Order: sequence, then structure tokens, then C-alpha cells
Amino acid sequence: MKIYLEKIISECILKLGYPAKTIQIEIPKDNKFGDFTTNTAMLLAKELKSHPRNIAQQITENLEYDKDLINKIEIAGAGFINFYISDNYYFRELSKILSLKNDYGKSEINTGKTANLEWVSANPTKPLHAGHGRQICLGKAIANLLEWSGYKLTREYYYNDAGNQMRILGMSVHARYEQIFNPNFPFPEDGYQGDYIKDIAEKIYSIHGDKYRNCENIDYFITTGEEYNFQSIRNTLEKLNIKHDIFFNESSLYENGAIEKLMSDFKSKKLSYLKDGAVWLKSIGEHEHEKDKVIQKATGEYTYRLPDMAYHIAKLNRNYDLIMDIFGADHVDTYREVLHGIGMLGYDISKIKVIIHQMVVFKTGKEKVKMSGRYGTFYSLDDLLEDIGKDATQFFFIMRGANSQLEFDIELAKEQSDKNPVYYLQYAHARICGILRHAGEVIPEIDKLLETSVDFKILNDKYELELLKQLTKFPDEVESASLTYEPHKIITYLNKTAECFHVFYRNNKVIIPSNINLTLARLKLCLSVKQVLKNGFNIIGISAPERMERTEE
RNA sequence: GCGCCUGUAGCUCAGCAGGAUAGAGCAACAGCCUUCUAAGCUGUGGGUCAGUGGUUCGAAUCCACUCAGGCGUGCCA
Repeated sequence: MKIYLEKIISECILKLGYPAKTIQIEIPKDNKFGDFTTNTAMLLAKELKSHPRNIAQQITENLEYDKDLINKIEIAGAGFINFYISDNYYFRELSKILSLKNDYGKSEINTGKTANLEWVSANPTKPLHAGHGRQICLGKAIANLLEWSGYKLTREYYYNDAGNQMRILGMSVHARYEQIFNPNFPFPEDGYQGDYIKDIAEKIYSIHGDKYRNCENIDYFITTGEEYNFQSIRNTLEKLNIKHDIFFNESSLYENGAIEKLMSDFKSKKLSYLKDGAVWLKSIGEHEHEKDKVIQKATGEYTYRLPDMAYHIAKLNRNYDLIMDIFGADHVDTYREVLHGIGMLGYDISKIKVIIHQMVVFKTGKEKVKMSGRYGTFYSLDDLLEDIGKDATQFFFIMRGANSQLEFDIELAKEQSDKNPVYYLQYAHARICGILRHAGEVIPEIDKLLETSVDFKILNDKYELELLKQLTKFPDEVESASLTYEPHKIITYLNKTAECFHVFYRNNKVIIPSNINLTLARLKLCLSVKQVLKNGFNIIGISAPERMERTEE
């Protein structure tokens, strides 16, 4: 509908010889201002040096529109043009929801384009902790949004199985292994403290006994640790139904010479220089005020920046239309450096979009939960999933915008009560399922009747129409959320939708055996609410329960 | 010090490509189950949108500065 209004207004402006403007169509907060509104006349007023209301007058008088869809057009306030949409339009949309089913809300703005989303990308040095959850759930939802907007999407996981961190992992496992024989064996100062390291060591012991004692080479401990941790990470992701298409290994960038080439490119373009035995990358242009960064250490090893740059070049070479990364706020500088580095070499970095999310503070009621993985205690993502379930986990991680710091109240998320906002949405879905079950009991031939067409004009009560209007906003909401990569908008929308449904439910009985036509129309309305809720749930990743019952009072 | 993010109701947060009386949930208070699930609905109270200036017909939204919090500012990733 928005698109239709944009079209007729711009045609009208053209006809009147007014300068072209991008037409902004909005849904007013208050429905007394109609179903849609535009401020076009106010935007034109300045250039035409005329009163907004006069311009609005001109536009409305010359507008050509389908009178079956638009009931009334009014000028209001300072020069808003308000459109009152005919119920017929909404009834058409209702049929559309029922026929498109799981596809209702999908948009084609990015059809034919490809995108790559890289996220999670934790190195296999430890299990995923609860804090990772934000990025994981956010990424899952954004991935869905990208697909809903038409992209053909590749989900990617980048990891590093070489380098310093993995060596520390190997040394940690090795020390725990030796401690099985000699409790006094020294543990490396910067080693990984978690109990999972002991588990890995014990696993090695149970299979190989003392075969690896006094071993000079820790490679075996590294690879075993890596395999163990990766298995753990993948298990956790699987619980959340996340499947990456590509696991991209940093070491492949060394093997195919990409790193070497990058080094020599920087050198030949005089973007890098040698100082104190290390190779430094210059900060130029808008980054001039920043410190130059080391890309190759005096030891000859490369810092993380270089492979990261090579990796992004590799992705650019795969010709995606959109390359997207998700990082926590602790990595802001890293991605800037990466983009700056490859930008200096002339790569088109405009295709790369980076989402930064702020950090999470976990709380149980008022108490802050310490997340330090460094010294032992460690709240893992598995623990969180175990404690509060995967629906609540995903909902809580997604419900806030990525830019705000997230306060995650584990007590609240755990609570199986009306305080918990997840249930508000799911309950609406379960309630509809309850109605449908009941319909089958009262009217045995209901399935057959539902296949026949119904005149929706019978839906003329204000709660019915409000609910219906809310449903038809879904495609716009999905499109808007996918353009800004903000899945929390879907939650905001679903909340409103659930509210409309609950209000409708409170005021209207659906199953009225004495009035079969009204029953059918309302049942179809319920079916479409169910469909929209389910589609929204699919995007944010939560389940659509058929029933919800409290186990205890 | 510098860079990025944030500051909206008692609490947690929406709203921010400028638009009509600033919203939700929780908390508080008062109501609603002989009705398809009360994990629901209805109502009341609660705000100098951190502050100050600026741009504009119009600012929570844009700009500048100030104050407060988070993250970063490693030859760690």
C-alpha cells in the first residue's frame, strides 16, 4: 500500500510540475489521522515558497487513485495529507496472508543478490560462554532477515587454528595431562583455567595412558584440544539450530600465499615500514590521528590484523553483493583497522557492513553475574540454555537494539510467569491453537468449511479491524528490520500484534455455532494471526507452541 | 588524552532517514473468570526525553559543547 501511495503521489507531483521529492509515507500514531499520511506538501513548501496547506490542496485535487482502495483523503494539521484506506484493501490482504502462508512478509528488494554473513567466529580455545549468546542469536536473526529480504545468503564462521592462542591451549592441556601423574607440574601463567581443560587431559589419558608424557612437541595437545572445543561449540550452535555453510580456516590464507601477497602489496605501495624489528602499517587519511599498527611482529609472526585483512579480501573476491560481519564492542577498532588497511589498497569496502553490538551484563535479580572465563568460574552458553531454555535465551538477546548495552536478567528470563515477556507472544499463538482445537470439537466439518470462501465484510467490529490492520503491517516491518539489520523491531511488532489479538479475543467470541459465517470469518482471521506470529517467530528464531499450560500454581 | 556506543517513567528499554497530545513491559494502586487457556483484559498514578546552546514552520530525533556510564586505545584475538 505504501508503494502504491508513493507511486500515485509522485505521478501527481510530476503532473503538477513540482520538483521531484522522495515521498515519505508513514503510519500515523493516532488512527484519527487516517491509515497512512505523508508530509510531502510540507517538504515542497519551502522550494515552492507557498503554504503547505495550499500545496496539499493542489495535490489532493489532482490525485488519481483507486476509489475501491482509498475511502477518503484529508488535509490536516500543518499540511499533512491523510489517507483513509477502505476495508476492502485489508480483506484482500487477509486472503493474501492465508494463501502465501510461510512466505507472507517476504520481500523482494534484494532478490537476485548474494550476501555473506560471518559471525560467532570464536576460536576453538574454550566453550562458548553466555556472553557469546548475544552475537550468536543476533546473527541468527539477521541471517533470517537477510533471506527474508531476498538475499541468497552464505553463513560463514572464521576461525584461527594456529597462532598464540592455540599454543596456549596446547600448553594448558599438556600441563593438566602431566598433573595427572604429578600434581606439582607447573601450569602456564597465562593458561586457560577452565575445568574443560582437565576434561580434555583426562580424555587423552583414558585413551592413551601415559603415551604423551614428557613429550617435547605439544601439537597433539593442540589438535586434541581444538577438536574437543570445536565439537563443543558446534553442539551448542546446533541446539540453537544454527548451521554455517562455510568454516573458513585462517591457516588456508597462509597456505595459498594470500598473506605473503598482502605483505608485499603494502610494502610496494609504501604503506608499511620497518621499525624496531617489526613491520608497521601506516594510518593515513581520516585515520591519520590514530597510531600506526604492527602487522608483523619482530618474531616474524603476523598480528591478527593481517590475516583478517586477507580474509576480507578473499571474501570480496567471491563477489558477494553484501559482506557482513558481527562483532562485539570490544572489536570496534579491529574492524576499522581491517577496513582501513584493505581500503588503502584500493579495494571497494562499501560492500562490507559491520554490525557492532554492545556488551551484555548478566544479572540474577539485582546481583551482577561475573563472567570472567579467565580464572575458573565460567557461565557457559550451554548453562544459560539449560537454565532458561532456548526460546527465552534468543528472545532476551534479540529484544534490545544492538547499540544498547544489554542487561540480561536471568531470574526474569527463567521465570515461567506472566512477568516474562516471551510468553506474551507465545501465549497468543497457543491461544489461537486452542480456539482451533475447540472449533474442531464443536463443528466437526470445520476443516471443509474453512476451505470455502467467506465474505470478510462481516468483520466490521473495531477490534477485528484493528487486528487485521496490524497484521497487514508485517511485510513493511520485515522490510524495515532487514534494511537496518535490526531484528528487535520484529519483537516490537509482534508484541503489538499479540496485544491486538488478546484484546480482540477478550471482546469477541470466535466460535458461535448459531452464526457459521461469522465463525468462519473470525477463524480465518485467527488463522492469519497465527500465520503472522509464526512467521515472525521464525525470523527471531523462537518456537510457536501449540499449547502452553502452567504446570503448577 | 583520543576514538566508538549510550543517557527517555521507580527499574529494563522502544521510539531517533525531524512531524500532529512521548510509548511498552515490569514494579505500585483499583477492577474483570457460570465464556474458545486469567501466561489474558480494563483503568489510575508516574516524564524539564542528562544539561546548555544552535539549525527549522516544527527537535527525544540533526549539529556543537558540557556532564555521566560502557567499550576500545597490546609486537593478545
